[in-house]
Amino acid sequence: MPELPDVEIFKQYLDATGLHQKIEDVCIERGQYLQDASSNQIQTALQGQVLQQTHRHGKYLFAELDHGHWLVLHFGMTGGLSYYKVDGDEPDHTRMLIRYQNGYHLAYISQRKLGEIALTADVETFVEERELGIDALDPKLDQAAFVDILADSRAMIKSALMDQQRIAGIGNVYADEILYQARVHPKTKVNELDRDTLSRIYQQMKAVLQTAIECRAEPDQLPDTYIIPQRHEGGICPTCEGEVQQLEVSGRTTYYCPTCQTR
DNA sequence: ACATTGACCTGAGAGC
DNA sequence: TGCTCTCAGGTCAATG
Repeated sequence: MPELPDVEIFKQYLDATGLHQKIEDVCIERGQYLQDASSNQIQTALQGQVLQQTHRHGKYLFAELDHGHWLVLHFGMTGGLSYYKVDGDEPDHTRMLIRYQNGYHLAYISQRKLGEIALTADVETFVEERELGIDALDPKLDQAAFVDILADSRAMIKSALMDQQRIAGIGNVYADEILYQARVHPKTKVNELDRDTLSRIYQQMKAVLQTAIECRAEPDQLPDTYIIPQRHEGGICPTCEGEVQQLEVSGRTTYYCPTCQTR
């Protein structure tokens, strides 16, 4: 679930709930999603602090602490945040629990532990270290920059869109939607795309991600011209009403319409 | 440079 | 009800 639009919603959620109040203590389950940081380090870094502001880059969410360092959250394939009051109401698969002085709690949930909790002194440095590309919704990513990033790639367009080192934020589901809206077959090689088609993909990338955020990243709120709600056996293409097909692109299940999305 | 595969880790849902 | 199997929207490393 957590691709760019989902993480943007988590950011908005955190902005509306867990900022500007003192953290009393933090409880972290051990696990390798901690990567290089230890749970003690994170506990120490958070205790007594106030989350000041948030930032999102691709699928990563950052929250700035008083001392200027940032808490980094990534949600892997499953996960989210939950802010609640009553002790003991923590959701299943809570891996980190922040307890605020006002009695509320913020839970970081990651069922499969494929997410990541980390600390960084600086967002830019973190982004560089991870070699993340520009955020898909960054205004600086205009059409020329987009074409430039994809230029001379021989990869399949879907793989290229999902490559976080080129552009950060697009995952399996939204890559399918973008290509569906742009009417491009997911296996088309990037260097076989003409300028018009690339332009269409660019426009749809921006439009799909914006729209998904406006719909709060909830599949059932998406426009009925979208293929996302149809990604299942027997799904129907909203355009031609043919049956949606499944294939595999770089190991990921891909849904597309063979009639509307030709090479 | 790119595709493919498997590993990471866990649990929901399907099928029996 | 309970067991087993398959699958999942992410990322990384090894291999061809």
